[in-house]
Amino acid sequence: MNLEDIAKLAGVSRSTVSRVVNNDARVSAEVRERVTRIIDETNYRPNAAARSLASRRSRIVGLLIPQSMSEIFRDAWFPVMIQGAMDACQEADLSLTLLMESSTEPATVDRLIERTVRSHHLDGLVISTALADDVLCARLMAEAFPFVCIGQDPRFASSFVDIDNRAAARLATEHLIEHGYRRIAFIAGHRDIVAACSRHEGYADAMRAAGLPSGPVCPGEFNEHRAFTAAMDLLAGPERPEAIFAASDAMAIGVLRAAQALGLRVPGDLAVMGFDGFEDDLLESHRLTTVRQPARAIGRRAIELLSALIANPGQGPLHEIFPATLHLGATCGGNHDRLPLEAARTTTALEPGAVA
Amino acid sequence: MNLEDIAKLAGVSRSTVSRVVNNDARVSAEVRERVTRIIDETNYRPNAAARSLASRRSRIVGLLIPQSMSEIFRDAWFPVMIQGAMDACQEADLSLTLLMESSTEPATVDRLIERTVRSHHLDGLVISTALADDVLCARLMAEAFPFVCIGQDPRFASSFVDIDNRAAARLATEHLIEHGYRRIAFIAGHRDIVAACSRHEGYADAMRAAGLPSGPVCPGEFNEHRAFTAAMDLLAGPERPEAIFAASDAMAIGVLRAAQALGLRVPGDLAVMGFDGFEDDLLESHRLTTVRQPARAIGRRAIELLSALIANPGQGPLHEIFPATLHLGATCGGNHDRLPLEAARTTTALEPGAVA
DNA sequence: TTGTACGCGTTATCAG
DNA sequence: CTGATAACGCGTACAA
Repeated sequence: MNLEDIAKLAGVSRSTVSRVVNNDARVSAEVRERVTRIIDETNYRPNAAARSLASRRSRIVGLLIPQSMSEIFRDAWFPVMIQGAMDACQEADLSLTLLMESSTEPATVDRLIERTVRSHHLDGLVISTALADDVLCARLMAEAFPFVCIGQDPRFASSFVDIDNRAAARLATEHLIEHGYRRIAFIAGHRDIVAACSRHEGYADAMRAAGLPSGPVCPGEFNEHRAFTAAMDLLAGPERPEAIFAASDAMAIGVLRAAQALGLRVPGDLAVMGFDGFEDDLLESHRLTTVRQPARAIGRRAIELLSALIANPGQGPLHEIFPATLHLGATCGGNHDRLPLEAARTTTALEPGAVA
Repeated sequence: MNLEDIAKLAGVSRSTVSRVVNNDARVSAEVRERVTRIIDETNYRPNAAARSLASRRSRIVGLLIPQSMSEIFRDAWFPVMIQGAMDACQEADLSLTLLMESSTEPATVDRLIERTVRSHHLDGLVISTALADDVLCARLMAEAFPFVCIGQDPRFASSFVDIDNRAAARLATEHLIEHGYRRIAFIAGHRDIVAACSRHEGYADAMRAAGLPSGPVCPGEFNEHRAFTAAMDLLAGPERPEAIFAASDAMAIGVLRAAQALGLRVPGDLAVMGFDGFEDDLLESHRLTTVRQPARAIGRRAIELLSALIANPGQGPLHEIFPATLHLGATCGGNHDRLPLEAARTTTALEPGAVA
């Protein structure tokens, strides 16, 4: 069954059928209805390849995640973000393919570019810039290939979706300071991850503004186990911190376990602040105070911006900064039940296209 | 740059260039070399859409995971399996796209079939049959569309890759019995998951064969938290079990935490057996005794079988059962250091195509 | 509003 | 081993 067959059955030309299929307005209601009926009856579906060949669009976009699967899924961030991207793709009738390239070696990047960009396999790319990816971004910009980064990389004037990690981390730190904690330690994520550095900067900003010394900073990774170890060291050492701010919720859980292992009470003996806030049952079971970022919305928005880029090739870079919210649990002390802080404690959002 | 251009530059016909690109043997070494050089110089890449249109093959295969992203990644099973599938795709020069359809509603299945099968978007499908999927499998078989299931569903004569969950669970239970444990409880996975049921059957087999009563069985889900709760109930109740066999490693971790919370020593007061064995650091840190299944190899093999199916449409169903191995840690008691049990304690493997 | 004619870049078939 | 030539199924200016 192809366009031609349908056209014959409906007694019209291929063009007309094509217009009906593509919702072109220039078709009379009567003809449209007849053609639609035949299409339904015959169960006709346009051939994807032919469509791509003629339209020069594959309607396939890629989501590049620069880490190994096992690394990725130690945390809910990627799954949730991916879910958002998939939602958006469904709505836009796009196919999403997950690309995984662990390395930034030129050879690997080359292969990726060849397979996806130059063969016109993909219409665009969403890149989760966990690790710094100079080579790839540079190549893509040179090819004028549409792509959107998740997570801002100041070195590139590319489109991106992000939160203001620095402001959010500062917010969280200020919250701890306002609660009277003074020895506040920070357990950081990987140094090569821009977001992790920004969070660290936000922490440092707040500490400096309050005239407090930045506590020991444990370089870690975004996983519970490493955070557990780091927290054990911190809590066993001299000058035990009164509060620990972990760069992710998974890490915060590690801190909580360390406190438990040492018989410390939270928040009595130790306050704990997390960052992420997308695992509801995790938050509920631990009542973790954390900074909530809209992971799903971020994934969704990245696809939406990408669509805009694809539809309008002349378009300049598009940006969007999502707000992050302080989510009050029970791990920082204080009684927040009656304080409507959430609204006030939110970082600023920037609309798409605004310059960040 | 297209075939035509290359042909002109090389002074040959399009056909010849096409043959070079596709590694067709019927090209003289001299011509091949000339064409290859030009291709390299010009950075030419064949257009994927044109290729698909002419060859009637997209070289794209789908991996269908019938759950939400958040559900999927509570466990390492999917990530690792997916990684294996991606490995195989890379080698076979295929693209892998992740499909996620959470429901088995006819409407949803329809949409999936339309978008992928009927539009010739995909050449084939790997289906992770976590939940029973009658509708989809039936439809696919009716359409004679190539697909491979991960996890056997006895109701369908489809191709599949699996382990012998029942035999593996029996093996593990026998191990516990041989260590002298008699009150052995089982914490099961979701009842709708075939693999979970099979593991339960294997447990029951072993208990029955040993003349022991099956302990209380806690229907659970494949996650740590639920297992923790279930274990707390079991361990706090009367007739505290001497051993607990959990249907997955994540669940076993939950059991270990419960034991810890109750001050029970493992394996002194309680033996714990897991199932999965693909998270190395998890195994190492907890020294968990578990049944190891080759998740990555399973994902890889599924793609390989699918390729065979695609290449040879007349082909009947292909099967492969991977062996599962007892991996001895320190949570079941006993000293295994000198016992070369691993080789002996393995379920049987079936080669592809063999009837299971 | 509808139809005509051509182009999209490959693969496949057949003849030489 | 090589080269014409015909599909492959659809989009889209352009004409009617």
